Amino acid sequence: MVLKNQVEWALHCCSMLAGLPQGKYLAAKDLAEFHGVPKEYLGKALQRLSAAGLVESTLGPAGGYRLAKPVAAITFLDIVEAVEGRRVTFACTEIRMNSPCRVGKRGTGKPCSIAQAMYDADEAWRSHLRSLTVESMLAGAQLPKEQVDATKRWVEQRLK
Amino acid sequence: MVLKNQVEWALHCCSMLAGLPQGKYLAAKDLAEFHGVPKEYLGKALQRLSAAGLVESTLGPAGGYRLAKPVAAITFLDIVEAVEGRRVTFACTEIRMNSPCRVGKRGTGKPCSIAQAMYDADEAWRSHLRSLTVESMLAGAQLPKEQVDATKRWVEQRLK
DNA sequence: GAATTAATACTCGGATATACACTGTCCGAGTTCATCGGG
DNA sequence: CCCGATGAACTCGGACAGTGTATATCCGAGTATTAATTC
Repeated sequence: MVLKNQVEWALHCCSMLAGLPQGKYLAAKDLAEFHGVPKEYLGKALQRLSAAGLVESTLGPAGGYRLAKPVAAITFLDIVEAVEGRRVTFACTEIRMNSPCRVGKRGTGKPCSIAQAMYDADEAWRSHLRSLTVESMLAGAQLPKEQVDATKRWVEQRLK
Repeated sequence: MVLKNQVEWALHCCSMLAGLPQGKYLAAKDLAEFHGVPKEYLGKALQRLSAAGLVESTLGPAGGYRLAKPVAAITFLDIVEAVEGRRVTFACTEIRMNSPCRVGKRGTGKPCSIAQAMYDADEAWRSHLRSLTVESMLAGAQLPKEQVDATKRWVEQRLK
């Protein structure tokens, strides 16, 4: 039960896109190079972000990605769900129904207390992720000024 | 990012073992039959519960499993971690270190703000699971009396 | 009838097989921009 | 100098391979109970 690597990549990419000058795009190739991850596989994650409406892309030589919403409007949960999917972390297979002692043939429609507990825990996890945004992500990052400036220069060379 | 089926099985099995008369054992074979799951694979889950000290077993013809602690002392988290493992749901691969703009060659030792956020969310999930016990599981189960009695009879026939 | 031995039933652990998801790569189609050539 | 044609760079989507995990099964070793045997 571990999230895919793409989730980590997507979060870091959103952090990077948040630092772009207004309206500019950064290519997937550059995002991949900067983070040292395979370009084409990172592309899959970016495509999912795009499908979820968190990021927008442009084709062509000056193409690339940029955030589609203000940084305060994109939550961690948005990004995680876009990449990882929306399936609940607990899959109830209703083994109650296999019991030789069950009374009816059909379920009650309500989840059993075990499934409900797991769903609640899942919701606690999602709720925490929902409370964090890309904005808070930037606020929490405490990098040395030297590195921030170097990154800014690196990005500016590749902006389209 | 979905928990294994064994987690669901293990939770239901603990619920069942909690209803046993004091000191009695119920065989894995019976637990598997009752829940309609493969006996040998369920055995793996029970072995993990046993290794975690949540359940104890006896060999031989009268062998089987029973809870090793009072129902109030076994949490959902205990069971989930016993079966699923203790790995955190977010695996940080430190892609910060791949950046061409990083200042030092070695990490700071502290997780970045993104990893920290994911760890906090993971802890929120675990914290919720930690607050629930087998005792609360039984209290929350609202089965028809008819089924409870039928199950009790079914179990008594197989007790050793 | 009591003690010892053999048989049985069960747990436990290891080895193995299969299905599926994750990871990663490759290629073609379509789109946009830059460049080049003709008027 | 302007306009259209050509080429280049990029995104997007699908197809495919390798790896690891989840799922499931099988078998042998060890142990406790039960049955059988012996005295």
